[in-house]
Amino acid sequence: MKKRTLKKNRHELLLNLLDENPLLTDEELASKLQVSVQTIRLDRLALGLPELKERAMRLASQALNGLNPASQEVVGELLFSEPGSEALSRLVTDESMKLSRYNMVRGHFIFAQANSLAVATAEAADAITASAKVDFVSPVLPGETLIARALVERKDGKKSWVNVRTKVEQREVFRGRFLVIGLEDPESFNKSLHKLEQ
Amino acid sequence: MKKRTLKKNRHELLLNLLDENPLLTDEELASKLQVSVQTIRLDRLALGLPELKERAMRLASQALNGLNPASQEVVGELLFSEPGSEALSRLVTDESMKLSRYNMVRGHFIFAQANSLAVATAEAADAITASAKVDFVSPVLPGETLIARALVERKDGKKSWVNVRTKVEQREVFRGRFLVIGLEDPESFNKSLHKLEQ
DNA sequence: TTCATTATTAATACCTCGTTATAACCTTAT
DNA sequence: ATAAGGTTATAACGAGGTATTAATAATGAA
Repeated sequence: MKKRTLKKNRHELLLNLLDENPLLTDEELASKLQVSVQTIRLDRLALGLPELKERAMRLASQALNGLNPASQEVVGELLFSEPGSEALSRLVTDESMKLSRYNMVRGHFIFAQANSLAVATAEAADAITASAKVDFVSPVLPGETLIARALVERKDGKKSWVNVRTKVEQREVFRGRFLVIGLEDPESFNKSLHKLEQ
Repeated sequence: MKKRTLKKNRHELLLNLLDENPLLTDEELASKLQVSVQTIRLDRLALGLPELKERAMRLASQALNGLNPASQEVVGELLFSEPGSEALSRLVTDESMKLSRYNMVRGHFIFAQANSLAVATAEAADAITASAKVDFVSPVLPGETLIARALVERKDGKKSWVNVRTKVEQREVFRGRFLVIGLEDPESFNKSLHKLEQ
């Protein structure tokens, strides 16, 4: 009775550890779980978990294929855009975006989509968010497709107030109001930023 | 004369190839450039290009430290945490988090750190953000280290209001107020969510 | 209690994609 | 012809595995 449950527990712990950090070696896992490296290998075999190289390669190619929000200018896919007034984007969520213990998409992905869309809508491309008020209205399941619609509500010089509403089918899941500031050209802007350094 | 230019050309080609696809093995590179594997190694050495494993690991951990595969429960590193009252986290920013044309970190990384910290602070672990009001006070340069401090301001049943302030050194860069809702246990929660499907 | 099963650990050979070091070739410019 | 630069071959090694077989310990059922 004991060993069996220990094993099951360890399997869960293993999954959690790799969920948190997929770049751990078997050796590191073994020491964290206080078992031999061989046991970890058997566990990975039982759970169908690939080796470190595989995991690193998968993460890497995911990152390359733009699955990584960090690599995209607009998080999601821009469906329609009329800079200065309105834009639409689609984001297909997946398992990689979910909380570890709950079957729902993490809020910051939804925020990232809305935020980047707001920024893209306000100005041609060169703008940043100064502030935002957001509501996560309803949970989103991995696999659902988010459609975000941004509308520029008001504009005053470099400032734009943009409303974003995100839906899954008919269901509203997110509402946000962003204050977006247009930027000068990149060169002079980057120069002025360097004052912050040192 | 010839060999020199051939070499230079090959170096350029090599850089281009790896730029397009950093996950090519030396063998693949050798066959693409019609030279021996050893030559590729010498070229990588000359150009300071790391080996495949290294390249994969870098891409992978970039992806992780970004907000990609939702891997981390808290975006950044949890420095201190007293669930229910206060927590501190550190996020070292890097080039992968910046806007393409401006030398500054994208807002949603700052948001993600603050949001996940707010969630982690409100309850032991199981909570989500319902709404937030955020201000991006000052731009952040890639490479700067963000220290976010979350304070639970008020609590009423499952609801917690959490204030987060993020600084780089002494400079305040972000302020946010999050309404966080505690969740029931994962199983029953996930079950109730399934109603949303179909 | 005894025997069979399951879980864990160990030992061994082999693999991939590298590494370093050394030696052997080619061209080609002088 | 010969030195120099560029390329290739060969061998020994390392990290982090796979795959297999065997030994040992703990548990469950007869």
